[in-house]
Amino acid sequence: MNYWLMKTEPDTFSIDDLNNSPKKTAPWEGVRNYQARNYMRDEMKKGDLIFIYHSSCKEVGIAGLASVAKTSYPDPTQFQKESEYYDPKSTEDLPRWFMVDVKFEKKFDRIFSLQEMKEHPILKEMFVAKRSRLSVTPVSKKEYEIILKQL
DNA sequence: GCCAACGTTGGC
DNA sequence: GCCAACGTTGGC
Repeated sequence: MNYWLMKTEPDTFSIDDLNNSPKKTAPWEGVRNYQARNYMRDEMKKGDLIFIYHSSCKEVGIAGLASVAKTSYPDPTQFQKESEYYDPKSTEDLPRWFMVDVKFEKKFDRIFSLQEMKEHPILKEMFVAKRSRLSVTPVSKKEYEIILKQL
């Protein structure tokens, strides 16, 4: 099993929104970055655990845990002209963007902040701390366990 | 709202 | 296929 971290802006879609979704599950639509897409399309397996990270907000950091409910399939919003995620260069025959379905697992009692990550000797090496612009990043088992222990 | 970092585009 | 210009992300 693999571990991941996915970013979301809580004003748009928060860990609470995921919890309140039908069957506590939601499609992770709108990722338009190739590296992030590749992780979702090629490497995410059903049951993989995902840290849900809140960005561009008051309390930046990891807010909860989710899991992969459904492995990758084409993101339908790329074909919808009215969607902000519409991509005119993508076709149904050759979809460019893929996504997974994500299921709520738990909300943490507190936010594990980006600052805490940066101050930790091991966690400061995490993708999210260093490569701040990638919205889907792999997390090692060790990193996962360190974070859980501190919550 | 600023601005650094960095991913993408497109001309050559 | 290089790289400058441009656009977006995201912490602060």
